[in-house]
Amino acid sequence: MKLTANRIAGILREKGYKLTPQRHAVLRIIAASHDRLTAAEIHERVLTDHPGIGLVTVYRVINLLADLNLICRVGLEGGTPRYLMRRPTGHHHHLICSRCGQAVDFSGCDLSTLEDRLSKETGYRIESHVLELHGICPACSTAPGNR
Amino acid sequence: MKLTANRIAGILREKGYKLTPQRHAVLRIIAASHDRLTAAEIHERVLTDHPGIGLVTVYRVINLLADLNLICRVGLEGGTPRYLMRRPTGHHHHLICSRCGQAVDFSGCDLSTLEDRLSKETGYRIESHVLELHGICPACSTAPGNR
DNA sequence: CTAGATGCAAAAGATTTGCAGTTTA
DNA sequence: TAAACTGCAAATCTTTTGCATCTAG
Repeated sequence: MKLTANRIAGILREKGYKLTPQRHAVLRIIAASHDRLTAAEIHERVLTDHPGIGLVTVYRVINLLADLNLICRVGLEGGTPRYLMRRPTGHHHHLICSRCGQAVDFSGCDLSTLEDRLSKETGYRIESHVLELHGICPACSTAPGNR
Repeated sequence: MKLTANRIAGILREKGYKLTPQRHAVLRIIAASHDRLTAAEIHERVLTDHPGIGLVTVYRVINLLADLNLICRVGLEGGTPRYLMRRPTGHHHHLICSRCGQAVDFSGCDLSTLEDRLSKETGYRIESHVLELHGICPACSTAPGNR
């Protein structure tokens, strides 16, 4: 099941959050991009069709959506976090193009063998993992030299 | 091959960097901890046996060491980065205790099956991955309720 | 009508930079 | 001695908070 801006709007309403034009605008921007955006980038884009919105509001919307697990925080390599619409509802990870930033979701990361082995070796009770793959997407592969 | 504070000191010297008492002090702190430390924590600890060292210097030493790949930046979950002595020299990842922060290094993350599958499915040329496991270490498992 | 949202300004952190003085090799 | 390093203060950047005002339900 895919999450769209409209579906998320419904979820917000259900949970008792107000559906303000600002929230809608931020949602639309995040939903429209398959690229990972920083808070500042989201703000910049939202400004074009919703002039006057404050960066503070963008932060508040992002935090709300992330808390509700409706968007994903990616870009683990460091620096400022980037956000992406959560498309599959369950456990998944991202495969990110190092050139253009496009992200693809995938599930079925089979780490159980690794986790079992490490559990035995170290005695740790493994509870979760952080995984992100990086590479070059087909488009960037065939069009060298861009970006 | 394990990296120790002294061995790193040698590497620095070889590369033409000066071995100042401040750098040595920072190295010793990072080497002594199996826990991941933030820049501020490193500074705090260094202060006890090297009063007067500036936080700025700690940042500069950390950045130098990270650039030379002698320490690892971990703690991908967000917030401020944390640092850890790089112990194995090759490709490896960390298994981190969510309670006490102790980290264990491991290598032999076999993601090639997953990477092959995704390569075929998406057309991406996969070049690298970010992986971190989280769980509870044996000590914290047997002593519940701490921290 | 009212709880919850927004926007502004200001605060709070974390990290970097400019510069003068100090130190290692 | 010279190049590199340190320490301070100040600058930057990102993110959060306080507060008065506004608005969706």
